[in-house]
Amino acid sequence: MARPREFDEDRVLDAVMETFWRTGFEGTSAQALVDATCLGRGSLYAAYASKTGLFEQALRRYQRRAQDHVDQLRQPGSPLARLRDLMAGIVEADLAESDRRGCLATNSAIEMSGRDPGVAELVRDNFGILTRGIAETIRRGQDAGEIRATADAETLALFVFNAVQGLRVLAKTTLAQDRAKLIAVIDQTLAALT
Amino acid sequence: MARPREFDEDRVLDAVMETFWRTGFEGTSAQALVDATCLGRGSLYAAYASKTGLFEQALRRYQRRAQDHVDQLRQPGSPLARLRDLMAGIVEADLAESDRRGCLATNSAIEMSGRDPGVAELVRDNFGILTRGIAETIRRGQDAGEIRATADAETLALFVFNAVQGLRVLAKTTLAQDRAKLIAVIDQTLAALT
DNA sequence: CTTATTATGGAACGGATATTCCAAAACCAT
DNA sequence: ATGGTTTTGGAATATCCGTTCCATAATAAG
Repeated sequence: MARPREFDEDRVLDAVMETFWRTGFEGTSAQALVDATCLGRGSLYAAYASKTGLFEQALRRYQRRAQDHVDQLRQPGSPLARLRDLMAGIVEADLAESDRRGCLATNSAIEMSGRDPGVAELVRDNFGILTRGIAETIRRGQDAGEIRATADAETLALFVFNAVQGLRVLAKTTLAQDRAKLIAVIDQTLAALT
Repeated sequence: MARPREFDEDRVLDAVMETFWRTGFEGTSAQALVDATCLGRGSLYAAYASKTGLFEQALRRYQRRAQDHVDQLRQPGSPLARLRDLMAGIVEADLAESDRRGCLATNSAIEMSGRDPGVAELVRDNFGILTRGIAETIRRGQDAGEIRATADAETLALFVFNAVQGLRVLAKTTLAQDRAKLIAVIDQTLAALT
């Protein structure tokens, strides 16, 4: 090791992640990544090999967001209320963004996972993190008698996670004024757990 | 009108639709469209003005698929069974495709609707067609006493449609061997209607 | 048949694409 | 300080992008 990196790897990957998040993989050019990171092309390619490598690293970094959601679920209070806060927060955030970037994992599932197995696996990991977090919360709710035990927590968790992914899609085309319709979907989903 | 088109417009738009469906908007090149349609570049651009115009026409043509789903829902039999057949058929088809192309409207919602209002509206139209069909089916189920009337049909329809969109996302990364997990999501979704 | 109009398909366009290369600079270990 | 090694950033490369252009062919109307 004869010379250390001058750039902050976290800062660079954050910039890369933001760019892919906003404009997708195919919609993002190498030039856009250079502009976003303020690095030279050479540095970028020496460190990450290719646009695909850059994308996978950025997606890996995105897992942190899934973990943040799990942490949010673990906060004190009723499990059902935690699930509601999570889902409502996601809808709120998705509708607030002017560019409707949504969720990078969802976007990657749609755009990339059919053609890049590596991306598909990263997306599966990401989905797994949140789904396991939801299952844990549901188990808590079942223990407290707040959520029915007529189905196991894993099954119910995938049902809830599936609804979250649906909301991510619907939020892309739902007008902010129709926010209430998405909230109603959340209500129906959570009511199905009791 | 001094010379008629030599090509079959439906056949050309089908080829264009297939191509965008498989590889997305950004992932599809003008060359790929030329190859798929067997038309010259000039003819293609004279008829459809631009890649965006081509995409919008293809997406318009895709509405027919949504209508097919509605027709499927209208076939005789129990409303709940019709909903199950529709959802199970979608999961089956999505998992069977080796390239995991999924649903063109869903894909377009994710990739395009944030940046192209015209596409967003077409996607909204597409979503509306199926959601209204589902609402109609749910109303039938409510009349037959098969589906609860504690929420209006439109609310329940959006809840079901939301689950369908979730399945479309999950199917992108779900291994064929885990098909049962998606079927369980369908079960939970339909059970919530009773 | 002639004329006006349109379709056709491929060549041509400028600019963008992902990636590679390289000389110069910066650092660490000796 | 010196030698060895790595980073750096920008120039260079060949290819591909979406789009336009145009000579030719084909038709419809007169």
